[in-house]
Formats: sequence, C-alpha cells, structure tokens
Amino acid sequence: MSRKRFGDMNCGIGQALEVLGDWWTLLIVRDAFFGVRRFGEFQASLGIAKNILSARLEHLVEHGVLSRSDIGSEGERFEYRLTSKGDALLPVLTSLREWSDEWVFGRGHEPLIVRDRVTGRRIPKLRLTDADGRALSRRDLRMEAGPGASRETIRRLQPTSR
Amino acid sequence: MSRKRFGDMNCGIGQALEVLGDWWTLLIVRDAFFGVRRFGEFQASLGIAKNILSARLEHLVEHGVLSRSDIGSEGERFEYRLTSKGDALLPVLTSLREWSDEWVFGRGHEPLIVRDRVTGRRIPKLRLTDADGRALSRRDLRMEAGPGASRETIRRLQPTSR
DNA sequence: TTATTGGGTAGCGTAACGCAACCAAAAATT
DNA sequence: AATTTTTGGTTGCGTTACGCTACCCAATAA
Repeated sequence: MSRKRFGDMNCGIGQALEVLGDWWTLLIVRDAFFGVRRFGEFQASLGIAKNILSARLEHLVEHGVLSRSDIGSEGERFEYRLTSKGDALLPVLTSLREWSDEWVFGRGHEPLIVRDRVTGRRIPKLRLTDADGRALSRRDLRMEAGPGASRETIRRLQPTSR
Repeated sequence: MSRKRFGDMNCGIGQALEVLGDWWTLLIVRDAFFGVRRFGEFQASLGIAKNILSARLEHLVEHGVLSRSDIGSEGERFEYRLTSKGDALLPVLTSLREWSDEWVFGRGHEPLIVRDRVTGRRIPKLRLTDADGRALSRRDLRMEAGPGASRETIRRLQPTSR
C-alpha cells in the first residue's frame, strides 16, 4: 500500500509535512538558506543520491518553495533559488535549530551562531508571546476552529479541556 | 542500504530531524499538544498503523520528547505525555502551522485559530527580530561557527558571501 | 577535438511503511 | 466467577521509498 499522505488533512502541520516532510527535504531547504543553488552543490554538501535529490528538488519546485531557472547560455544549466514562499520558512528552520541547540547539543555546544549582520548581536530566540510581548506556553493557549475548518477539525476541538 | 541518518550531522536541523524527521512523528507530537495521551487515542485520531505508532512512540520516548507512565492499577495501561523537551517544540509546531496558514491555505482559510486563553486575543505570528524587536529576514543574518562546530561546519562557513 | 563538468535516468537491492491477523492483560459486564 | 470488551501492542506479508552504482547526453573547458 502506498504511504499515507497528509495533504488532505485539515491541519497546518499536515499540510506543511506534505511539502516538507520527506526525508532530506528540509535539509535541502536549509542548504538553500545557506546560499546553495546548484544541483551539484546540494549533492556534494548533503551526500544525497542524485535521483533522490532530483525528485526532492522537483517536488519543492512544484510546491513553490524553490524556483528553477536556466542559467546556461543555451539551456541545461540550472539554478534553484528560494521563492518568497521558501523564504518564509525561516522561522521553521530557526525554531528547529534553536530547539536542538538547547535540547540536543546543549547550551554552549551549538555548532552555529546566528547574528545580526549589522550590529553583530545574537538573534533572540523565537518564542510565543501575547500582543504585549509576554511569553506564553502551551497552557496559555486556546484553539478554536478557523474559517477553513472542516467538520473533522471542529469535532476535534469540542472536548473542552486541553 | 540503510537509510541515511542525520544524527551525526553537525547541524541543528539534522539533529532535530533525527528525532522528529520520520513520517508521522510530528503529527504525533501535534496530537500530544492537543492533549492526546493514550495509544488508542493517537491511533484513532491519526489513522496510523499500530506497529508504526508503537515504533514512533518508543522513538519519541527514547529521545525524551514524550514520557511513558503507567496508569493501570497493576501495569499495562500507559499514558504518553510531553516532557519539557517536548513542550519546547511549541515554536516548531507554531511556525509550521503559521507557514501553511499563510502559504498553503491562504489568509482567511486557516483551519485553526490560536488565542490567548485569558485575553482571547490572537497570538502574534512568530518572527525573527533583532534585540530591539525589529523584524529580520534571511539577508540580515550572519552565521558563524559556534563552540560545538566541527571542522566540516567551519569549512562550510568560509565562502564569505551568503 | 577531446576531456571534464553539470544534471540528470535506469536498474537493482534493502529498509521503511501499511495492513490485517493475532494475542495477552486489564477492565467492564453479566 | 465467568465472559466479553478494550487496550496496547506483536507478527508476517506485501508494497513503496530510498541508497548505490552505473550509465548518459549537453555544455563548457582545454
């Protein structure tokens, strides 16, 4: 049987995973954030099989995360670049990195430090806040059905207590 | 050949994917954030095969994202709950949801709205800012090797321009 | 003109995953 | 107390995804 797909799920996480959930995909996006653009660069950087890389790049282009443009004088030389949809993944990559910096590597063992290019100061960690900037945790949140909610989603939200 | 693993990668994204990257895993975590705790609840909610669910729960427990505790009067009834390491994934789930709200569903078609439990106001979107709260984009950032950087990582950061 | 690099396909083997069947302990029901 | 149902799995089998190697053609470099 085919692997179950999440695209029909009425849930942002499911939709995001439909685009980004395959093994390797997010690392390709990360490399794109690092400035990688060419097929061969991705391949060398990641050590991924070429057929898989090919499929992933195509998938990301189809979903509008990367664009593929021809840079050869007459075809056959391509560049993959982040679209604005791809650029918008910055908070996703950042939250993943910050999570493992803290919970996998541990403070003081980060492999990478990100700074403001101009001031040189470190970027404050992403966190959920209320409109006044106060930090919020899971317990402070309430979910409710949005305009695009399916009956499924609405039902799931009924059981009052979270 | 075995699927390539990312655990030895000197990169936060790779480490995070080692824990969360498998198909289904993040949806299980999402359900846990929604308050799901029992094996059967996860199964019914996700429609996942039981052996896969079993493997994923075990994996998440091993990596300290969920804890498994016995709630039967004498064994054999379990509850899976988020640990603080799991709780710390809130920004990851949130950024993924916000990304697909904007780029997949589109504004006005969000299936889910998250509010402050007390004030009822919507939670502002996660964004990268500098220390003064000004929004930053990819172009405003500079990466440098951290204390835990491998030679590999350092080499990757050399090619000055990003 | 030949060699090399870029960007792939094709074919094969293995690992991951989906499904259905089965199972034992705990809890509920009679 | 005996039976049934629920819970939380495990096992086996088939299919799909993925990794590796080998090949290939067009564009560029020598």
